[in-house]
Amino acid sequence: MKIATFNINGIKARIEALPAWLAEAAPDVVVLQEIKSVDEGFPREIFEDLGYNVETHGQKGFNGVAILSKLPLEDVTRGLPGDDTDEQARWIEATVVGKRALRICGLYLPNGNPAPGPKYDYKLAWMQRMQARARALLATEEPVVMLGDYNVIPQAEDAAKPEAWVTDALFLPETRAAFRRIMALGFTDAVRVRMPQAGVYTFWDYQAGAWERNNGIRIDHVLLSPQAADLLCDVGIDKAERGREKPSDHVPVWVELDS
DNA sequence: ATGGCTATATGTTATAGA
Repeated sequence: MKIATFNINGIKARIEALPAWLAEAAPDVVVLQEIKSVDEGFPREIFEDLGYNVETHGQKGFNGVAILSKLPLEDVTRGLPGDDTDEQARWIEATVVGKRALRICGLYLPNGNPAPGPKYDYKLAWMQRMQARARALLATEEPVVMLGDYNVIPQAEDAAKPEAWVTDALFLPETRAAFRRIMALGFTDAVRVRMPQAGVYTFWDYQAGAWERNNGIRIDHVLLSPQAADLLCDVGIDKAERGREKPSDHVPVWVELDS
């Protein structure tokens, strides 16, 4: 089963590029971030016509996540537990049953800039809630895949110019420590284990010729629970998408699981 | 690069992203 994550930076803006990538890459499941749309505004028919079941968790203007799946999506839940006052649409879960039942978590972790400040406080609090949710999911001992835009540069080799990020919410020591705490629960960073070399990126800014200069960062991650890591066959980053017509600033990242 | 671009809605300007 091929499972992908793609921060599309606006469904309206990616109405041509996303179906084109789906037809070519043919993921069985894809989690989307930054759909920037309310549920009623999401063009679900386009994806249903391509053979996908569609579940969205949107909001007006920004954020918003979704899951598309060729297999039925079961037990869908929306929102990250732990704060009933949180109105930002950044988390969606569903179970997909192939050879095995997989719990899929699609996430859009807060950016957190500027740091310090209330947005950074929100990011760290969100990561703490995510850690609690991750721990609960691990306790099920079922295969769990948590994938999406983490807005975390885990290590210096995950940035072309790490020195440019030292005061940024994506790379601050406190951010990376919070990410390590989640990893330390027992997750595997699928891209890290299969593509351990430096210079593997998933995002290139629209500004300052970042793509042309390969000034990228790796912030879109696929974390696997131990039971999911045992199923890992392959990983990939569809880097060519960044060079196409009207691209997102992120590219798709995928794993192939024997599931 | 102290924000150089892109996207959306709040819409000829502001907010957010990373």
